[in-house]
Amino acid sequence: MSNERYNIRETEEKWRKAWQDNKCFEVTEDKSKEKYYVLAMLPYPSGRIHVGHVRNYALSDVVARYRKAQGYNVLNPMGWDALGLPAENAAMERNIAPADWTNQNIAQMKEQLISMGLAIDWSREVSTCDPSYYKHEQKMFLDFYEKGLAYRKESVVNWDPVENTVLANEQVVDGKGWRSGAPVERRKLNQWFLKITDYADELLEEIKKLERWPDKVRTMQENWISKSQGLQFKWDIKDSDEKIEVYTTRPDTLFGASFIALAPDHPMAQKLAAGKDGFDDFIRECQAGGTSEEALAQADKVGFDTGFTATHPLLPDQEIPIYVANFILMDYGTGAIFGVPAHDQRDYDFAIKYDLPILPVVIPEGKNATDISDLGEASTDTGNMENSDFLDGMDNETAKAEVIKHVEALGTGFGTTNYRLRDWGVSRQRYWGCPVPFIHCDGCGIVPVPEADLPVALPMDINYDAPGNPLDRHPTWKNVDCPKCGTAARRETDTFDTFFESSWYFLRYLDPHNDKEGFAKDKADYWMGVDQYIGGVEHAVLHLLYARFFTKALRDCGYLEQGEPFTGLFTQGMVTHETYQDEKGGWLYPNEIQPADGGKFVTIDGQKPVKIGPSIKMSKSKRNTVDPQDILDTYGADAARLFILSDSPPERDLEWTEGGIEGAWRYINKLHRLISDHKDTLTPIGAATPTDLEGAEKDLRAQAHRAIAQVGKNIEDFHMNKAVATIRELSNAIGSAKNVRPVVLREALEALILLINPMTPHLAEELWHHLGHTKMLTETSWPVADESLLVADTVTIGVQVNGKLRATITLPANADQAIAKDIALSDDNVQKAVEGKDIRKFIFVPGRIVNVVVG
RNA sequence: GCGGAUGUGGUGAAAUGGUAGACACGCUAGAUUUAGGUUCUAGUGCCGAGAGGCGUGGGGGUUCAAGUCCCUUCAUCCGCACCA
Repeated sequence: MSNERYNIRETEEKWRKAWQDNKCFEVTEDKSKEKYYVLAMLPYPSGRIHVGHVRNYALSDVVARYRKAQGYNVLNPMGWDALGLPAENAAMERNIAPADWTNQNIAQMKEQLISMGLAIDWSREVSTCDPSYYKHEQKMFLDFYEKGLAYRKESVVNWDPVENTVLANEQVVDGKGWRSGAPVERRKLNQWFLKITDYADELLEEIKKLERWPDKVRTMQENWISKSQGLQFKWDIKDSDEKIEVYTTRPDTLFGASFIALAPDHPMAQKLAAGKDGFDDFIRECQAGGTSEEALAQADKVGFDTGFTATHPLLPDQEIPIYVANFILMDYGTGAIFGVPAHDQRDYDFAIKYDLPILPVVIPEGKNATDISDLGEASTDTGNMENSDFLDGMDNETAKAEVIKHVEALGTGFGTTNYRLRDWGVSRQRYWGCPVPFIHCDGCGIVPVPEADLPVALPMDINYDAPGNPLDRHPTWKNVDCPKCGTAARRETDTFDTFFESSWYFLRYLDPHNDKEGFAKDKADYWMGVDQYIGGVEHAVLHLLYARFFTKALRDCGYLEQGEPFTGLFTQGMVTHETYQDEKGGWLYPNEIQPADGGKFVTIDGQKPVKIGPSIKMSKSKRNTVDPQDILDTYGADAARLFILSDSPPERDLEWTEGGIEGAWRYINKLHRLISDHKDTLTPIGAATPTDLEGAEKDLRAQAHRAIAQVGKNIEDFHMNKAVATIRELSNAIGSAKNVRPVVLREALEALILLINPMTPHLAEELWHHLGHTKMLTETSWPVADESLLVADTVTIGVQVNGKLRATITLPANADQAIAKDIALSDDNVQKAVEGKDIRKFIFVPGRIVNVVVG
């Protein structure tokens, strides 16, 4: 047994240097090779990497190294999502400039990422806070403006009172700011918008074709866009010249309408009800109450009767009352509906409360109108029309089309499509963001900054003495002459939502040093789309939807051909850890506790009892975090990577345990010993393995080739935990192999090293070197399994009697049913089970099972 | 409420309808070395002395055969949520 120790730190350092010195991962466009673009979601430079980063980048690195070994031209870049609010908070708390804070963090985190040994082309590093980066997105925004995809309008916005800025709809969660958690207020402001709704249909259609995306994410985006088809039309108000426009997806139920309802903030509500008794109180009531979506959904349906009535468009004699109702949303459809109590639960509740008629018009097969009336709730089933004039007898789908046809003929409405998706509001009243490249001139209005004047760079001399946007109160930055008329004008002081930067960074990686344009078209056409994108599922609708839209918008502005940025997407699970609390319920860090007698834990400081809680997502507030740097320093990058890849399937949550990382560390050392034990006795490189192997030699060689076939498949399926298990099986087999000649051992050991290389690249390079190779693994091809070795000549299968396992037998691989029957029935245990009974059926599935059915 | 996912040993997990628990963590016993960690060997789903029986959240079904397919039910997690 060798005593040679594996010096992890030195060895890992050595190989990282070798990769860097040889520029192993720097790539250029090479049309002779098939390209493969691996992309990990770029980190926000918060200060230090966390375990989630390690998981993300370990996964992308396995893919990158595997694809490179397979001969692809692999691009695996990295950058920094460097603009955003935390830098400003740090500036306020610690009196440090946002730029300085950010750049320090980047330097530190880059060092940490490098220490993970990632196969990254660092020459393409991008930082989004660099004016040389955001210069190009200012140009893109001007192009969008030119094309009508960017516009400015006054609108009611979601205002986060803590962050003092506007939030997009996607950034409001349960009525609260997604970061601050503060209840969102409604304010009217002039805002910049991007016309993502122009792409609603394409975004919806094309997500269906993204087969290498998780279904979950596709469903979430579909629901977010949420397309519906219906009829938009006007109702006349009796004794008034005004009309009310409504939207419905159920035009078939028009003859069942028994009221009209307006959203409380509908302009017509004011017109019809202003000054009426109790109206102001009613509106106030609507605005009060819970703000969360759930609270709203469960709130009672209440309404205010305006006293006006509307004339049924298809029944001139019929009039129905007009209410203002709390459950109508102003920002969906037209902010007004006609209520059909028999076929909509909300309308039903409302009708019960205000004693309005409930008239069934759609009668499901096998039922009659009375059944529906007696239901006690709304019926949403399909069926045939009744009580509906000329529609009677039609099925309700046909009736939908008929009603639309009729209304269109009357000229009071039209069939239309509606989306839940709203335009993307991109204005933020913050300093540390990309300035919106526009100028406000009293004479000329909104004027784009001329391209030659880009970038509009952020001023560095700012202060945080007062609340609000430092750009707004900067003494000079704002003041600029109008590019059109030359008179004094003011810069736009809003900056972009930081999702703007992350919507195109994957394109900047393709041409990061291009000063003239964001990226050259031919480079984008070569590399796009991203073959494998990897990141957290929390971006399912925000970033991933914006980036898809942005790419399409750029395509339509002529920037590139590709309209979908990410061909393949993998979303990883979270990293969790146990939680620890002291006697008083205070949270403790994992490194503040130690084991004590009886399997209990106590605090290191004071030996007080510790309560162990469930493993939940790592968070600073619960203190259940581990610093990956400690892990990297103690166990090395390979052990950290190996553990994180081997423990759980990557899409599932990963429970971080001390024991787990130690196990990985021991395995690294074990592999090193395994090679050390053999390296001096092996045959030279390249010696051909004899083909007439028998027994243990044959078995070992077969296992190595099965592992080759298996691991590649596992990696492609993102089953990294299974890939590691297969590798460990192979190393166990090599470790316990007896009577195997060096030439056979070498082949197995080399396979082992090649297979584990994507997971533990430092160790693999070292071991490869130990075996005498001088060419690095970064330049070595992925092994190819010999198909002829994958088939064994004997198989061991189970023998069941009436479905219960009674024995296992070994058969020649090509055994037929007769032979199998012979061998199976001669087994003692099988005989015992079969004895004295008739064999009714004998089932033999070659290579799988024997089942003897007796009775 | 709607949509989706998950449920298997003490733990993380494997299993094209065909020997359930691969590979690990942990644990038990022994050996070696050591101050200890380490390393090696054997064992380890549950019940049972054993033969054997029982086992994939619960209940039902299809099948020669079900963790896997179908129906039903429960639990947990995630997303969306008065979208007309």
